[in-house]
Amino acid sequence: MSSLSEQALPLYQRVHDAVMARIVSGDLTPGAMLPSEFDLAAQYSVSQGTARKALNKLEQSGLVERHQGKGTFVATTTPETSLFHFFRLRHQDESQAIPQPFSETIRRRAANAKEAQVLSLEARGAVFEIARVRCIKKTKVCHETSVLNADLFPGLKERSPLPNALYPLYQRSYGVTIVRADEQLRAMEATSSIANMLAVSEATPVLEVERRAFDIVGRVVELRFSFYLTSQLHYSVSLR
Amino acid sequence: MSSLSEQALPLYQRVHDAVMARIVSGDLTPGAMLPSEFDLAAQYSVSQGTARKALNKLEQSGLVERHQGKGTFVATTTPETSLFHFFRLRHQDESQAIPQPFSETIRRRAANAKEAQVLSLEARGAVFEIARVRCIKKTKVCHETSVLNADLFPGLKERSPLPNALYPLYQRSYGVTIVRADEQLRAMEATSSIANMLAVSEATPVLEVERRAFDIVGRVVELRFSFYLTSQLHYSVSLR
DNA sequence: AAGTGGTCTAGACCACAAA
DNA sequence: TTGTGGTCTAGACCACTTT
Repeated sequence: MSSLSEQALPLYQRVHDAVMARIVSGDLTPGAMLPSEFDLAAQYSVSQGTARKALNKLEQSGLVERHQGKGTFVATTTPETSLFHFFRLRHQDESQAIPQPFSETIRRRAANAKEAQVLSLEARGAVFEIARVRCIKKTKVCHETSVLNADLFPGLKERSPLPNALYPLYQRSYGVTIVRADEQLRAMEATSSIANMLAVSEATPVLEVERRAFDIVGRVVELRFSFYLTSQLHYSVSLR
Repeated sequence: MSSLSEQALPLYQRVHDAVMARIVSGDLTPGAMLPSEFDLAAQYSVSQGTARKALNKLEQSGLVERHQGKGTFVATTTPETSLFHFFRLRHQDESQAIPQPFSETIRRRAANAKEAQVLSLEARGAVFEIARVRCIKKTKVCHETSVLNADLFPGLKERSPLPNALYPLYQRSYGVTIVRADEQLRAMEATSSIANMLAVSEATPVLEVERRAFDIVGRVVELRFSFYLTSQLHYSVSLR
């Protein structure tokens, strides 16, 4: 029996928030089964319909999955469904492009002013910088630099080489679930540094993507700059 | 009293589909008020809760808007909310960039093979091609070419000059509501033609956006190619 | 057979907006 | 004051999964 101290919020919202808090705190881990509608209703002294509405809201936001006859489970970022949800590069036939790791360097350093501001760190707080070049069919197609709050990812440097997809690593090993990514895209000429790493001539047009990745509670946990060669690939997005 | 012949579908789904059919057919036009939950329930012989679930689903898909104390209304693509929902260009501070019309040409011509396929036309069916250059603070920043099924937009050519935002025009004057846009983005060198129209040197990097715009029933009604200069602006998108 | 979520009902009361 | 949508309850029955 948990107490729901807040006033003025609808009951279903309080149940929703309480369950979400248990997920965020790690009390309920991805894959864990939640109490049934009936049990949840009893725990929070509401009707089954109200518990159902809270669970449905959690399902809509992607935090839990519901299956008739089986139960409600904390969502797992499964490889099939969303391993590459935030990776928007596609082949010309719109099939998912999956670049393979080519090189990787991880550094621990002090954040610059912009990074500290975006990641909500103290000035010059510690960050990890992951720089990777990836290729498709032996052709280098992207250079990505991810910057993370070092405190949230202890021992990250020792995990090198990192898996191809970083977000499942964040979730499984650090309990950080990425649910949203805001991206800014520009077309620019490759700098000499980028051109060198991607083995193209200087001033080749590249697609620059600046990403802020958010976790469940809305914190920016990753700032990433990517540079893509888009002669054979494109960035695909659906607006609705 | 409408009959809901289909079997095996949940009642709320049948009510949802029936109301959606009325909107798509033009029986209920944007801005029109829907029956209240109580009336709708009576019309389809279901409980108020079931009618409510159907209306909530319509609201989630953006087809209607609900306001406590006022009623439920067919969604209007209002200037404030979504006039520029599909226009993703932003200033550096993330404020909405609103380019002003600079030039416009509208042609009626036969569709090429790709256009016919994408727009589901017969080979060499009639299309309208709208080519526009737009600028911000007197600097040309984009060149856009939209291709439409001519049969869906009778007399479009005579409406020139078209308003800055095309989708409200599609909706108000032709009953075509755009609800989704799939976009493919690439960084490329400006062709001599594009460079000329945007008054930049050839081979300047430009952001190419290829868009397919879908209406309520899932038809592709517009194929658009845009070329943006992204030195002062960027394309902004939120993935979740 | 038991337990789960999915649908559906028929009411109740509340908050908000307009006449 | 009336009508609207928003919340909430307490039940019913169904479909699906597991034991």
